[in-house]
Amino acid sequence: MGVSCAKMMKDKILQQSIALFEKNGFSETSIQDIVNMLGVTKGTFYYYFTSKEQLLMQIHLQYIDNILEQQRRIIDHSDKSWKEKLFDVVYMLIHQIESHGASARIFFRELINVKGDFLNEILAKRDQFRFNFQYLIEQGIANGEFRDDLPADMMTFAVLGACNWSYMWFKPEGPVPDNEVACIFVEVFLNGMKK
Amino acid sequence: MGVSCAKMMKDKILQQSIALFEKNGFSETSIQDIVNMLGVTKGTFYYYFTSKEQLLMQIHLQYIDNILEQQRRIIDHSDKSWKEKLFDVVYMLIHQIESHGASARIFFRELINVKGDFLNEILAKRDQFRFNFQYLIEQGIANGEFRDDLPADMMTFAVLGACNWSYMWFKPEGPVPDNEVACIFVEVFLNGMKK
Amino acid sequence: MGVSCAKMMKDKILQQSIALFEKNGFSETSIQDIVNMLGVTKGTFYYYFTSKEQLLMQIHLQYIDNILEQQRRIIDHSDKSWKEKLFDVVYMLIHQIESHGASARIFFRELINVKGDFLNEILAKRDQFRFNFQYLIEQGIANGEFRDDLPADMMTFAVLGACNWSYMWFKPEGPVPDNEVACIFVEVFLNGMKK
Amino acid sequence: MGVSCAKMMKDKILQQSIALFEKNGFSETSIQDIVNMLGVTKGTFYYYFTSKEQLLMQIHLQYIDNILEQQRRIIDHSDKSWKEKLFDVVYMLIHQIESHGASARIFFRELINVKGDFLNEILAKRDQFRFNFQYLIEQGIANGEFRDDLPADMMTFAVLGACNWSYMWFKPEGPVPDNEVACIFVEVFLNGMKK
DNA sequence: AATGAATGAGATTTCATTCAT
DNA sequence: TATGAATGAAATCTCATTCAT
Repeated sequence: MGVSCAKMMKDKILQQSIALFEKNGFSETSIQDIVNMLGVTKGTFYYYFTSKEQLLMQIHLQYIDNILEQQRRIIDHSDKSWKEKLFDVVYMLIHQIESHGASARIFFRELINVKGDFLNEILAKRDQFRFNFQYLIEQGIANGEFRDDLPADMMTFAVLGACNWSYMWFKPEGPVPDNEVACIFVEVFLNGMKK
Repeated sequence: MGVSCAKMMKDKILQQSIALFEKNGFSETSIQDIVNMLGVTKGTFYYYFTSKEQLLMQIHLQYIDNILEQQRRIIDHSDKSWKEKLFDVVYMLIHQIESHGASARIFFRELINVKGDFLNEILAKRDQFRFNFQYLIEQGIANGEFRDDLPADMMTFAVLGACNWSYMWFKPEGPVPDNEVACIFVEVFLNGMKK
Repeated sequence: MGVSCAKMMKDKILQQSIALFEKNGFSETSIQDIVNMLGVTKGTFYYYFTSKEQLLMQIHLQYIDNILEQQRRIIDHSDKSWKEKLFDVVYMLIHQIESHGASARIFFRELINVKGDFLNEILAKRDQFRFNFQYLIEQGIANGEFRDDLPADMMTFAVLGACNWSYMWFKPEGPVPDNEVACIFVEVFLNGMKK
Repeated sequence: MGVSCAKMMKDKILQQSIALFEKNGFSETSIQDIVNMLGVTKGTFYYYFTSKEQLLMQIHLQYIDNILEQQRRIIDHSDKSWKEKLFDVVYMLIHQIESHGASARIFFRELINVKGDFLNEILAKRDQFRFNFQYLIEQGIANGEFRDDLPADMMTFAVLGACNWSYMWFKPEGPVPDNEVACIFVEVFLNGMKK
């Protein structure tokens, strides 16, 4: 068995937890539910995780760290315009929901169940993501690509809100693929819906 | 005592529940927590509500029925343009979050805890709200007020997402009041952020 | 059923717990064990007590408060000599073991399971009991009834140790009754075993 | 590695267990706690000990066998008076608490956690120790060194109780060293506290 | 209209122990 | 000689709910 086996079980628990948390909610999912699905015992769960909360924390961290890193790479890209970077971030967010929908829905829904220091860490990173987004828009304004008569923080809330909310309705098997959604959204954000 | 007293107690329970559900989450709030705050006993709770779920359902229903009704009135208004109606709905949504923030946050966060037939009823009404919104946009397109080169459902998701998401950040005591947020949002959605 | 019934159940739980804690030890006794004996459910236990620890605490407090109070009365008695008071306290301690043996054995054995603030409160009272005892001996010394060439604290430890230790062997159904034990002990401690 | 290393590990486990059992109590100490402190795994524990109970048993046995052996040597000493032997046993008991305090406190506190045949073996030896002590006193009585108007068993309980109880308060770093405590105790036991 | 007592099912977590390697 | 993975039983505690009064 060895190392790969250890990683395998821990990972299986993580995946199963994500699936169940998404389907039934964090609070409604018991450790028993999780281990039953895997045919192991509760002891096994606690061999790999110190608590149910820590597991949730890990899911949150994985998600936010991932999109933060991608966002950083996009913003730091030297050859692109700020409009192009806006598109890249929007697409990245929606693509994340298409490729990691279950984690996404946990990330957007189950924040309330993260407590204490864990919560502060997550909140700080979520804020960081928003600040980076706002920085992108501010740069576009300074650059003359975006309008300068609207507050950057409100524009940020509008765009981010539209993207994040898609965790509620976007389905990979739906009629419109992620990149098309991103195109339409960015078209609306940049040029508006008015004829 | 009589009828008015009964209504008062039922209402006090409802208000207290909303406050606690918002603060700690539905699953994390026990009936004991609620009645403790009011200085009554659990029996009293069950005299007025048949279950914890039914109470949550009531909160959801109250919220969705309210905004559905307001939406209907706005759309049915004969003298306004579709752009004006768009603004009115956006403003109504954000104003609802400013005036009923706790209920709003429960409405947007705790859908997962609504089960069975209750869930279907709520989902149907949420869909109805979205369809009405999409109808508004489709009318604006037909009317020539909105672009006809983008799918109405996607535009709906974008605008609704931005509005709904504000439950996550909008604070009545914040620097930007609800009507101003609505103005900025509508400006972005109608005319875009591009210079 | 009313008030008397409430008191009855709480008291039944307390008595049953004392019996089981004595027999099997605090840590080895589960809430399940306790309620099984009474034919009720765990919920009932937690209706009356907030935790297993709090219950243990209550047993400790009851014991120490009781003997502290009796000690106070004996020491404050105006018409008796310090030698007589010494006897009275010794007898009181042994009599307590004879009449409340189970509580006594929990009190002397299970201190390790009292934690946090509870522990500090209990320790303070146990110290108080010892200090009062030492005061009694110091008064007897000052008064010329006891020797002044031995430290009062060590004499206190000796007498108290002999008394307390009897929780290990004294049995009400044994051959020597509590008052006789007290007489012999005091005779040894006052006049010694030397011929 | 080899044999000496094995002995070392077994001994390290024993010492660490004694330290933790004393500090937190037997039931409150887990095997995990013990092996964590040593940086090894639970398997290692079970290589050297068959169960947690057996380990406790070993601690008890070691203690009682040790004092039984010393007691035997003292009593069998031909050139000393019974009064001197009384002192030697008292001193030995208190010295044991000063030099092996942790084991002593486990020995006096955790008897309840010894079960079955183990318990019978320990109880038999504890009784043996008391009988030997009583024999010492009876010899002193027969010899005319001790009073013959008090029952030997009760005198035994008094003296042993005072000595054993010192596990509760004696500290090696305290103001009175073990031999001085023994002197004072024996002085009280022999000549009494009366002026 | 409201209470207080009780239930029963289930939640999280702990832990001594086993065993293949 | 020691490890790492896993078990399974049990422990403490929670909580929505019921019901006689």
